[in-house]
Amino acid sequence: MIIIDYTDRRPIYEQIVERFQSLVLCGVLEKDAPLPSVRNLAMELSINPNTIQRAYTELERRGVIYAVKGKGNFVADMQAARALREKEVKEEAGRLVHKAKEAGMTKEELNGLLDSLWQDNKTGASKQGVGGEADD
Amino acid sequence: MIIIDYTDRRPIYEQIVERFQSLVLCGVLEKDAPLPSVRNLAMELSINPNTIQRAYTELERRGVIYAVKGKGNFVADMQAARALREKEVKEEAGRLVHKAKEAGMTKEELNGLLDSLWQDNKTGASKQGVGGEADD
DNA sequence: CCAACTGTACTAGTATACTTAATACAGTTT
DNA sequence: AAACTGTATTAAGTATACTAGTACAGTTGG
Repeated sequence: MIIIDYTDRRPIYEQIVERFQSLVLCGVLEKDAPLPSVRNLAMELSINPNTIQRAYTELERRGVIYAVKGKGNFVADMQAARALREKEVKEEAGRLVHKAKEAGMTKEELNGLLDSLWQDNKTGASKQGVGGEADD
Repeated sequence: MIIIDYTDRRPIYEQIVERFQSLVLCGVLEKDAPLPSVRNLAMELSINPNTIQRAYTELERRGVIYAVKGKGNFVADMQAARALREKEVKEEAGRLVHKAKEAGMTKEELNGLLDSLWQDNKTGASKQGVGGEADD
């Protein structure tokens, strides 16, 4: 369910946050579904429980999950996660437009690019992974 | 010409790289124009020359500038920088489409968002008249 | 030639963020 | 009470960004 990409420059806890947020948005994890316990997931991923805890704390801060002491962490209402994603989309879109202009692209070219990407990229697909494995 | 944002989480050298790349793309810095010397810019920004050197090395790797030992660093052909930007745009657009779908947005909503951002976000990169798109 | 400028390379130290580790405490369930 | 759950704290290891100092190499102009 959760895969850590060690070639990713982003910290582990951030990858976990992103991944769970995606799983909630895709509907894989439904409302009130329990997340793996901090210690369990840490063992499964062979990382420290503190790192998981940090990710869960951030997810709770974002409203994607809620925690109940003694019971576990559970998926919150999807709307919170969806709203966050929409905010992220707006921020990223701003940067994208800026860069596209610097690259000398026209509005039509950008629209065309987005259009073709919209076809390729299937929403619920497991293509979420950053893809590409690298070894060292 | 160069401003460091210490509230930015990205490292200084990366900001410098991004800034110079933008200046080249915007046409502010023309081909073969000299960049500030490593020591000069370091003094001006009150940071270490090594940090500037690191930024310049990265810019050279990207093909945005070229270095001549004993003389200085100079702006390379804009095409290289522009091609790189276009590649970046494609990568970012891919991530954007994915997130937009997760946020439950439709293709039309994303197009509309990009469209409105295109108006707001002015960039001096319009060297040759790409203009002509219909706006009202 | 030589001083003063340029880029380049290298080592060492510091600061911060990420991660691990161990421990302790609090609440739930059986 | 035992075995789970979340939560908090402190310490230590590691990687990266940055600073600092030094040294070397090439260019330029007096």
